[in-house]
Amino acid sequence: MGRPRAFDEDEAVEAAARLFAAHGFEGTSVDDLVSALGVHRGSLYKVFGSKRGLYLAALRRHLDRDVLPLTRAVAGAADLPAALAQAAAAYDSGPAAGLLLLSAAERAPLDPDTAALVEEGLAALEAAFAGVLGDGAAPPLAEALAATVLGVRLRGRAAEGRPGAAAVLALADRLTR
Amino acid sequence: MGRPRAFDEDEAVEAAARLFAAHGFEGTSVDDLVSALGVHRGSLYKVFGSKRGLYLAALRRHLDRDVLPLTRAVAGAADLPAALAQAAAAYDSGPAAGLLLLSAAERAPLDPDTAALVEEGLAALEAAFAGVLGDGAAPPLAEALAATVLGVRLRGRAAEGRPGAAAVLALADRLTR
DNA sequence: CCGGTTGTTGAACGATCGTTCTTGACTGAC
DNA sequence: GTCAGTCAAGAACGATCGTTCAACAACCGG
Repeated sequence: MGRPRAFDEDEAVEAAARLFAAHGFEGTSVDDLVSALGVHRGSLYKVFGSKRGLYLAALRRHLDRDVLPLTRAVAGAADLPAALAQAAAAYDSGPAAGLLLLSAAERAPLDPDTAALVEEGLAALEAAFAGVLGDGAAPPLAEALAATVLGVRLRGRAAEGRPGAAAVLALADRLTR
Repeated sequence: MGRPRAFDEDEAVEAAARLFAAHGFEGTSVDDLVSALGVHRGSLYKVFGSKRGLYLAALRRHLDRDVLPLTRAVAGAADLPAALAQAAAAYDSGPAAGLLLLSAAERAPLDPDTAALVEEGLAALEAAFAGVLGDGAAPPLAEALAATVLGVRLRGRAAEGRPGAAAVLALADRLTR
């Protein structure tokens, strides 16, 4: 019963994720969200409760649609170079891990709920590398490889258009020797 | 001539850098800055022109006092493991590269002046690793190593208190084999 | 001691912030 | 056809945003 919803919730969250990834949590106003999403303010607050609630929903979606699939691709790789190549391939196409990066740097230190989601994404990426490395490798090495993938992506964010795949592949090449 | 300044400009910039590193550019208000710096609004605008001007001064100082010394320590290392150990040592003490990280993620994509400063810091770190690697190594490898250092630091920001040195040292160990 | 210059002070500006409220439109069940 | 329940729409809230201005205070060379 009741009046049916006039907007697609998933589309709205996706658009919100794009805005948050581009301008950060503090840098994105509710007015910006209302304009870009085409959803009325009242409806946003009805569904998500607050700007922060929408942000957490956007980050959740980013993890499910962008980050976790990447970790599955890494985990499914035959060996370490292939795993790094998988991570590199996700770079120069798509949102990669933009919102995850910005969330880790901007919001995670201040918001426990954001920190938990960020932790989930980062832990999944590290676990994927740990699986590829095998049981014999030290866990911190998987940590370092995940950090490399994120760091290269961060570099690409700062210097627009910079390709990051080459760096990751160079490390892969070096590790095979 | 004229009335002498009642505050230490360098101290003020340092305090501003701490605030910006903790809450980001958008997350730090001018009121926050006025309270923490103990400098009146009018004086801030007289000296720095705008909130953005103060932010750029803070980032400039962060590069000179925190980031570039780190790159010199890396560049002065005898071999690659020693260089990574130098970078790791800078982690669990001091501001490391907190403001640089947040600037790269939050402001650099939107502000060319910020992007130039971030680029300077990242390029210096990469150059330091390239120097340690020697002329024979591929430049992208130095890029990957710098990215690892930054990525580990980002991880430590998201999960408070997480030690990052172990991961970097594990990579150093792996690269020597 | 007196202009000229620079820094400090407190108040105030219009704009925008996140959030809430009221009124009306649309639905399925009775 | 009516009623309870959900959503849309627009206006408006107090608070805070970054920025500016006019008046006062402290220093300099003459």
